[in-house]
Amino acid sequence: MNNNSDITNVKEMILQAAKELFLQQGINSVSMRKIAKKIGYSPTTLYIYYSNKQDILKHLARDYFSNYSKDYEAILANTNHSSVDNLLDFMNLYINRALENPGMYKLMTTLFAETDNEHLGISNAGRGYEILKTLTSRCIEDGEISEGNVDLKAQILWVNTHGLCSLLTNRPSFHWGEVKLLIDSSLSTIIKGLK
Amino acid sequence: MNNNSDITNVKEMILQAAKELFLQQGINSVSMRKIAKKIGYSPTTLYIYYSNKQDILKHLARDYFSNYSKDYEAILANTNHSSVDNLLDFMNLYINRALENPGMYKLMTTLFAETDNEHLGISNAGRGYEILKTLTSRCIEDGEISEGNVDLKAQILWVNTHGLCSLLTNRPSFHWGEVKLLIDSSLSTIIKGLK
DNA sequence: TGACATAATTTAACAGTGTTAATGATTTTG
DNA sequence: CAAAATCATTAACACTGTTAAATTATGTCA
Repeated sequence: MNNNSDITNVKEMILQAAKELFLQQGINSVSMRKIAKKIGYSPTTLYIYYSNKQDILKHLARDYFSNYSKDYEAILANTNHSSVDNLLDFMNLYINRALENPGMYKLMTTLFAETDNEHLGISNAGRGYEILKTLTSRCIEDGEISEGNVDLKAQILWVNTHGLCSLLTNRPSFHWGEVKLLIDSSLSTIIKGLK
Repeated sequence: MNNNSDITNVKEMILQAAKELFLQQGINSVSMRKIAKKIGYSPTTLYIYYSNKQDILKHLARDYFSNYSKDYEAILANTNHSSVDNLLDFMNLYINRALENPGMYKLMTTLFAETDNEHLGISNAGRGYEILKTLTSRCIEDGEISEGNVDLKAQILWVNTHGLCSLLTNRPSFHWGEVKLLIDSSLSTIIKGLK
């Protein structure tokens, strides 16, 4: 049973219960029956509010994104830093969020492989790419990154950033040296290469 | 029923059946019962030859690796190319293998997250890192990559290479421009940054 | 050959999964 | 009050991984 009495509607209760199960016991412990039990409802009730389990997980990932969207927008609006620093801030935020929450990061980057990512709220991911692209073009304007195909350069940055998140979360027991050093070196190497 | 009559022992029959199910219908269609049916055995028989389903998938991934290990070793032994070209060959091979077989790549990079990767044959992955590191140090000797922490530089290259594989396979419907251009640009950018 | 031991395989079952159709209860509306 | 719409449940289907116990087949030794 859930003791968060500030949750009013069932739809959010389901999401909240799913989130707790996910964060505390991993994705394999998230089942329709366990969610239902947690909120004191019958398993079939979940199908009134969500079309299926995938749908619930999709909303979970959406909320994860929108939680941090303010921070990303703040970086985009920041005028106190240089263009490169803003870009680095963005990528560092992205990476830190992933490392803080490996399971959720894995969920959103793998589960929605063939799914309609544009649909639903996962388009927040698209917003993330837009911001990255804008920050990249500002670096180009400042001469910190060479001119050329902006999408291509943004994608190269994305590849590097995601690669760090994916490897560090999927292979935590690998003998990485100092993780922070790897992240910093990787980001500065890619920016140097783009110059 | 399996018509590959050149398979003699049950242990390999199981692996072969699992592989076919995996490649033809995806990982969600690989079940103990389906494998058993495919080879004409009872489901419980599989537990005589493998401790569980995870174990079967592990062997599947091991075979996937060892299939290509010869190609990787050949690049390491190649003396006709420059050190940078060898490094690029290695990364391009890695990427092309992943893009040819997205499901298998996803399997080995995600399923064995918390598992003992050193154990079993997954240490082939460790061998892959060794080769990458050797190729990197040769580039350093030739002055194509700056001196410093070799592990760090190899890991930066790995991050980039894996990032390409992971993003391109997990998000095939994203509006990447020309995939080949992205790969080439990404690799040359990182090498330029490491110089 | 017959008796025994060992290996190989199966049957039956447990506990769980996502999901659906049909049914009941409850509240809102006319 | 009665009809309609909403909310929730029960029962069931077709699966899943896995285990213990029973059965069948194979080989060894006297």
